[in-house]
Amino acid sequence: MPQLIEIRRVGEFAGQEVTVQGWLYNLRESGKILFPLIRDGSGIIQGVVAKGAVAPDVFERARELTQESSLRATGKVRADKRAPGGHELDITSLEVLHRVPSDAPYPITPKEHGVEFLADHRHLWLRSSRQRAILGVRHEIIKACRDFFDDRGFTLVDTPIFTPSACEGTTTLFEVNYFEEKAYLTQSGQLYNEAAAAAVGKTYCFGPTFRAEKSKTRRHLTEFWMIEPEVAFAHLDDVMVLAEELVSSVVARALERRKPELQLLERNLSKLEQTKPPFPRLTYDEAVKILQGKGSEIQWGGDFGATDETLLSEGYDKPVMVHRYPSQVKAFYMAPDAARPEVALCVDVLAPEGYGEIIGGGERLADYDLLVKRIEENKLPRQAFEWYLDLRRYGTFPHGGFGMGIERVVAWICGLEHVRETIPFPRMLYRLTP
RNA sequence: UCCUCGGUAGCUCAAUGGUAGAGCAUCCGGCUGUUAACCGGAGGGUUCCAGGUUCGAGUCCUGGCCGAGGAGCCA
Repeated sequence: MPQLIEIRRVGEFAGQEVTVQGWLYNLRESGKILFPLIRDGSGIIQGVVAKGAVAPDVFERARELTQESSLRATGKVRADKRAPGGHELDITSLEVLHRVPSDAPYPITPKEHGVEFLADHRHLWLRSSRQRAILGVRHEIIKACRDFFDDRGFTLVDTPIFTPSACEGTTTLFEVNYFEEKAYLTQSGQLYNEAAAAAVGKTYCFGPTFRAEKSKTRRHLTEFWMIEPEVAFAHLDDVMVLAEELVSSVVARALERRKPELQLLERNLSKLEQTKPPFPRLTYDEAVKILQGKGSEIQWGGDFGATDETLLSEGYDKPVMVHRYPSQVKAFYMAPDAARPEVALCVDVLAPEGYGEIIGGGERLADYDLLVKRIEENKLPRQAFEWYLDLRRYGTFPHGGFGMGIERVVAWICGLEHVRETIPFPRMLYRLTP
């Protein structure tokens, strides 16, 4: 058998005989010449099977190919500008590994489909070129995040998925039966990150997080992935610089290495190219004034709604950072601003083009007495937080960090309408399958 | 949970209260350079479910189920 190659590398084998294996993407037929499009996950190539040029059985097998049948094809690679991809394969032999029966054909055709149908067939939908492109960008974004922190001396410290109590108390959690004891699926690695920061200085965790909110919007999943850095001795300004550098670095990497995928997704690249530090910084107070000037109902003390976030970000061509929200709308562990105790040293990063909040974080409350007070004010079970209070009993230290939601970042960078396409198997309100 | 919209062939959709339709997919035929190929033909229906109004309901009414978009909340 000639050399088995990945389709993405066919350009290196022009003039040579090679074997590829994959699935039939589509078959175009014109009389006695067939054009099977073969994909193998790495790329796609148009095959050519001409009657008279191949053995009759090869032609017949090719003619009977059905969409997504698995196959192995051998032939000579030839550069041809008529072919999608620039090269095509003059097939000389063809082995059908599994022919999809024509009375039960592949359900996803090259035509349009509705979102429910596609979601029900997510396991097959992933094979489409668009979904493959998104998977590629997602992979690159995750790799870029890891590289960013690894290159800066951060240590990855994994935080648990099962947790004994709420990290933030307010949000709804998924409850699980943990050997007759109540446990919850984590909604953030944040508190454990703080423990890890005291051990390794700079840490991050990256894993799935769970929110049992009955949110039904294009920005919400019940299971999503979050990357959360935490830095010992960092203050709010350090956190903001880290956030804008991370976001810029990730966007630059996607543009550098995944341009073909972004072009396939018809992403407007010029908008992404603006994403470079420094990002505009607005205090919450300034943001409220801007919003009121644009007709929002927002009052000082309230949190922003989705339309508020869009209104705010539309004034900029790069992400905008809003800092110092009122403490009352933020989590109990946020440090207050010493100059204005009613606001928290926190920051949200809002992506452009209406993609909303992609990062939330800030400086943590390092003072033992105040933290105890906050836990009581929020009616959190004190006992569950004793270990967390230990971090303030034994060498408390200023520190801060943030969480970045991977799916929202992927949606923004890919220019997608909905986060459901950013994760291989989305978990949403009313969708648990496949 | 609330608001709005939707559910008709495998898929995407059309059908003034009066015979259930098209494109794609599948099958058959034609075409040696197709690009979501094209051309001709065939098969394919519990109109989401249960009631109701009517001579007659895919269409109108009531209830339910399922889905989508948004709100609140959040990354």
